[in-house]
Amino acid sequence: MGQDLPHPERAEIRIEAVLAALADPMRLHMVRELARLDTGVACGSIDLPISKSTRTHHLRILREAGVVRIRPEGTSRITTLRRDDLNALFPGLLDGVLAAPR
Amino acid sequence: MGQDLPHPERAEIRIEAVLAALADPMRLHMVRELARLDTGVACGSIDLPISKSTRTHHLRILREAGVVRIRPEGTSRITTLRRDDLNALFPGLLDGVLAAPR
DNA sequence: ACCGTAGTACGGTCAACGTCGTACTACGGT
DNA sequence: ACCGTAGTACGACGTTGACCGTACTACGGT
Repeated sequence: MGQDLPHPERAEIRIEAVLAALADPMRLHMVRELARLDTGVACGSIDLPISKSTRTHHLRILREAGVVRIRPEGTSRITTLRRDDLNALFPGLLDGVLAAPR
Repeated sequence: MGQDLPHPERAEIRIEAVLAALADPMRLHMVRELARLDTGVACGSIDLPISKSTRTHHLRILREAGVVRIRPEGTSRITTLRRDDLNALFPGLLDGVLAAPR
């Protein structure tokens, strides 16, 4: 739905923003889910004990940090992890985070 | 100086706390400095544009998250990165963070 | 054309955090 | 014994951030 949302280019992704994005438990959970179902996922299909607007808020943080990419598809938006970009910039970071014991 | 400060055991280190600790620019800078001068360093010898009490505050966060180890030595305290523990728990995370362009 | 579904935008609230100054403690040197 | 240096503890202040509800927009199906 709506327009394409702005995403930082790979070169514009800053480690501070990525870490801040990942530091929140709710967002970390989202990222873990995105990593698990690797195919890209409708924003709303990750169930979380938060309201719609709060989910939008978190997705915005993740998107603006360069952690996820969000593209419109019909009436939904598909969210994917920006694995390539993150691995290129901070090799090992994502895997390290995902390797965390639960 | 003072008593030994409490540190989490390796098994007690939680990824959320580590990420939150690293998310602050000032703390990230500290960690980078600690990684650069690998030998362990007096707390105060990293120069930062913050007050003494704020530095203590940040070191506390890093210590309680399990990112650094702080041991008394004479009138000072020596701070070291807990590389082994972090690498064991979250392989690649630390290197990924440190690999960040600046 | 209309309605439902998916999501954003905005405004407000409350807690958490970064920052500081001041007061205190601990250790070493003279 | 005393002073200086290194650091912690505590309380205050301002800002940021997570969360919500409500109002709005966009797209698809009937």
